[in-house]
Amino acid sequence: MLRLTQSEENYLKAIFTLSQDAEGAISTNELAEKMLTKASSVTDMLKKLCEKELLEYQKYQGCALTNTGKSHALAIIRKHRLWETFLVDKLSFGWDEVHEIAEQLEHIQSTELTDRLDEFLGFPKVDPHGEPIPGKDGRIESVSNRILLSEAVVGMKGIIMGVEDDQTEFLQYLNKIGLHLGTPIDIVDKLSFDGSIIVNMDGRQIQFSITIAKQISIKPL
Amino acid sequence: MLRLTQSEENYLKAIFTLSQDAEGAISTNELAEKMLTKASSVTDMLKKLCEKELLEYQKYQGCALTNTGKSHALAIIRKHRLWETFLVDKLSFGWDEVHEIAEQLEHIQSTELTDRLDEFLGFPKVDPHGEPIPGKDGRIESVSNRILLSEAVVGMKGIIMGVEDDQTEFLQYLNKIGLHLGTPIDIVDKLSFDGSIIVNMDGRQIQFSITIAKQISIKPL
DNA sequence: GTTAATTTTTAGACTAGTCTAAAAAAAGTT
DNA sequence: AACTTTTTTTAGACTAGTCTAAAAATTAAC
Repeated sequence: MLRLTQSEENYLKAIFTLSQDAEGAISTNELAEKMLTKASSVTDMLKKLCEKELLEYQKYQGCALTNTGKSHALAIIRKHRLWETFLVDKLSFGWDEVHEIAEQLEHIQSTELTDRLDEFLGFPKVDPHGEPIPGKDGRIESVSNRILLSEAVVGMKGIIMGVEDDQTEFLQYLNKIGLHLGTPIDIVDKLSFDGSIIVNMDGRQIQFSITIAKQISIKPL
Repeated sequence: MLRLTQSEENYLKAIFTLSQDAEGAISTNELAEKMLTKASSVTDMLKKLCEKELLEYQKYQGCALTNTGKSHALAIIRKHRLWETFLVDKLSFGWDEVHEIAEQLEHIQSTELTDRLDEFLGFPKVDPHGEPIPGKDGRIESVSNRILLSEAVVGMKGIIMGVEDDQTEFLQYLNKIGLHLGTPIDIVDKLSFDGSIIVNMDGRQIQFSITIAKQISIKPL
C-alpha cells in the first residue's frame, strides 16, 4: 500500500480536477496557480510523483495521472465529500463552513473509516454542494442532465443542482440571496455584452455575472 | 492563535501524559522513549517548544509544560477522546480499533468542529476506554474513587471502569477474555512473589500479571 | 526563420524534523 | 576526590517541501 504525504495527495487532487475540464496534459504553470505555489516547486513534485508512477511526466510536456494516480485522487475526493456531508447533515454546519475542515479530514488514512462513514450517512450520492460522491470502487455515478447556469438560454426553467464549493465568500453570498440546492429558477434574460444572466427566483429578480453563472449548475425542467 | 505542527502537538501530549504520573520535570530520555525517537531529536524539539513558551526547559534539567502548553495538550486529548467516542458510538468500531485513527483525527484544527462533535455525542464524560474527556474549558471532571486493579486487595469486589487505550493487542486480549467497561469482578487472590492478581469474572477465574493489572482501573464496591 | 516573449527547469538555499557520532555534563561508585 | 557510567547536548548530515534567481526550452511574432 503506497503511503502518500498530504502534499502529494493535494497535488493529485488538483491535477485530477484540472484534468476534468481540460483536454490533454496539465501544464506546470496551471498547476502552480491552482496550488498557490511556484512552478519550480511543482516541477520537483511532478518528478517525485512520476517516480512513484502516479502520473506521467516529461520535461516541458506537462503531466497526466496514471490509473493508480486517478484512483488515489478519487479516494481523496470521496473522503472530502463524505466528510462535508457529515459536517452538514450531522453537525449542522452551513455549506459555506465545511470546505476548509474537509480539506483536513480528507487526509485521514483509513478505508474502513471512510466506508463506515459512508454507511452512517446512508450512502449519499451527492455532497452538500451537489457534487457527486465517488463510491468505494472510485466510480462516480454521473449526475444526469445538468448544465451550467452560464449555458442556460432565456426562457428556460430549472432547479439548482450544484455549486462550486471552494470559495467561502461565494457560498455566503448564495446564502444571502437565499439560493440553495433545489431552488427553482427561471432564466429571464441574458445580457449579450457581458454574459450576465438574470433569473427569477422566489419571485425576485437576481442578476449573476458570467463568472458566477459558471459556478452554478442546474437541471433544466 | 498559535498554530502547531502535528509533531509539536504530539510532543505536548506526550509530555502532558508523562507529567501526570511523574513528579517534577520530564527527562529528555524518558520523552525520547515515549516518542519512539532519539534524545537528540527531543532536545531540538524542546528548544523550539521552549521558544514558543509552551514549556520550560533548561539544559540537562528536563522540561515541564507551561499553562499554555497544558491547555494545548488538553485540547488535543479532548479531540482524541471525542473522536474515539464517535468511532465507537456512531460508526460501531471496537474499542481496540480506534486509537490509531483518533491519533490522526486529534490534529484536525477547528474548535467549532470539536464542540459540535461533543454536542452530537451528547457531551460524553468518558471515552470508550473509560478515560475522562476534558471539557471545552480544558477541565477534566475527576473520575471519582477509582483505583488500579494492581492496588486492589484480596476479597474486594469492583467494576471495570477504565483501561489503557494505546496498545491494540492489549485491548484485543481484553475482548477475547470478555472484559469490558462495567464488568463486575471479585479479587480472589494475589500472588506475592510476582504481584499477579486472580479475579473472578462472570464465574470464570482469570489471572492478570502486575503489568496488565496496572492498565486496568476499577471502582470498588 | 530569426528574434522576442513565455514557460519550464535547474541550481542553490532555507525550514522542519529526523538521524548518527562525538563531546560535555551529571550521576554513581569506589 | 577521581574514575566510570549514564544522560544529554552539539555538530553535521539527510529527506521533504518550499523558495528565488538564472538558464534552457518552447511558443509566438514578425
